Amino acid sequence: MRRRRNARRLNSGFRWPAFATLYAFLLNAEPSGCSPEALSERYLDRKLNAAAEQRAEAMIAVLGVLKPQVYESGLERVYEEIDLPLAPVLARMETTGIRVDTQTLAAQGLVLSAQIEALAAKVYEAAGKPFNINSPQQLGKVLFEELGLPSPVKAGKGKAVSTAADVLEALAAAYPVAQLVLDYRQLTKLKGTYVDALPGLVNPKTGRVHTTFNQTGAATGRLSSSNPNLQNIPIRTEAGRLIRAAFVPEPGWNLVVADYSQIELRLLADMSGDPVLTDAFLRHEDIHTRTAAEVFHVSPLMVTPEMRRGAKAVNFGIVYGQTPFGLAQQLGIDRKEAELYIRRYFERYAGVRVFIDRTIEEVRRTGFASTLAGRRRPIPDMHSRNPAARSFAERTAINTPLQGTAADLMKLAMIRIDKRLRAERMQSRLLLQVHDELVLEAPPEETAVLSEMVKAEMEGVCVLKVPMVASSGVGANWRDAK
DNA sequence: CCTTATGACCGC
DNA sequence: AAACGCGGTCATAAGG
Repeated sequence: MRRRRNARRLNSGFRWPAFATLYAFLLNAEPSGCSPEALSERYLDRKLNAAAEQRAEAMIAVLGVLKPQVYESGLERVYEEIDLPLAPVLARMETTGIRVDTQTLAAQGLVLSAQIEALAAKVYEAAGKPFNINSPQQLGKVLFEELGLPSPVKAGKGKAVSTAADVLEALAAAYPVAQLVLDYRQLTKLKGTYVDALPGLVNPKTGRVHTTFNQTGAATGRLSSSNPNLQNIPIRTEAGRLIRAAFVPEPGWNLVVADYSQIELRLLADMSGDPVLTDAFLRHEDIHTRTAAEVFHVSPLMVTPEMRRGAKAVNFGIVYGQTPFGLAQQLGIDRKEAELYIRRYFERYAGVRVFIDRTIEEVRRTGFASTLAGRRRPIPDMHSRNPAARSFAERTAINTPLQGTAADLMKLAMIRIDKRLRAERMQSRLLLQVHDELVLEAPPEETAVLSEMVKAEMEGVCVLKVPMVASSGVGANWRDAK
């Protein structure tokens, strides 16, 4: 169900994905299957009409079906200790909102407009005529038919030739127009999605932007954020970071940010019990450097930036269920080389290999991937006769316990932090959650103690075989709070 | 006119 | 057979 919220109305304390939805999501973490409409059809075998009282009545009936299942599955503690108490925390965060400096955005908009115009003019010059650069269809024609750039290998099958970033990046060195298009796309994305859109979402009563956090929006148990999505504010490029600088605290206050370090790889160490990975985290080593040293058989001191980059891609890839093809594409190396990296990784981290095999076997047997807390996501395609679908299911089976457990731990930390803020009568407030990061605002006299408290609560959220590590920072805006 | 699909790109 | 997990938003293009 998608309901556009009125951007001018403050989010109310009542959260629509209410009790039946939370129960359904615990048992079956499928975002599309947890709407009142889907629940009514599945558990009551009847369609839902628009009448509010009928919807409520139906959800009460669904509750009667699901509650015993939650108890039988041993999930009542997850419900009572995580999902239910999180709901009011999220409601408070939405109601509080975050302040956005629209003056800064307006100034950036003018600069961006000029840069975009200049880039477009150069693209038209290269093309010999103006056209709509935003239309992949028109752009593909211009680049690959009229200008005769070499089509990517995967072209064919009737569809339009892809003008995706990886394709254009491969052409950029030889054909400057490709780089121009990439730059044009980056800047128009920033302007359209953030610089132009955000000021319109500022609530005039509060002067702040109020997102909606969806508690049942991601199949792994992560939160999602919409209208606006404040979980994808740019950070990776300099132009993008200017937008992050427009997120500011209450005047005279500070922004406090805290983020987990390598939480998914730490969970991998804990779940697999791999001795080398565990050792690296117990010694507080740089995990990518350690992996490079293991994979390339050199001392950590001899690891070059290039080797570390490769090891970092392998570490990320493991969490995503990587293939040699994907790693090769990511690093710009050939598949044989990528296969070698992966083989060496599993030679050194043999416990991770065992964990992956054991996890796939268990998910195949039970049909569900589970988090440490017990949240279950159905993975039906483990037995599919379609090899692509089956491979996809197996990658999901590996990733879900890691990503989902990280989400559970962050939720628990948020509940505890919110509880302490209120118990200790602090003025500081939680504002945003970005999966492994929290953003808060604090008056000057509370800033230092809040920063330490948040870091401590995040690190102490549970005791695993390896330490949980979080870092916190303070700043006058989101970009500079590090 | 509104809705939906697609391709692209932003984040973790 | 596709090729690395999870999301949301924007612009275009096509359908009802």
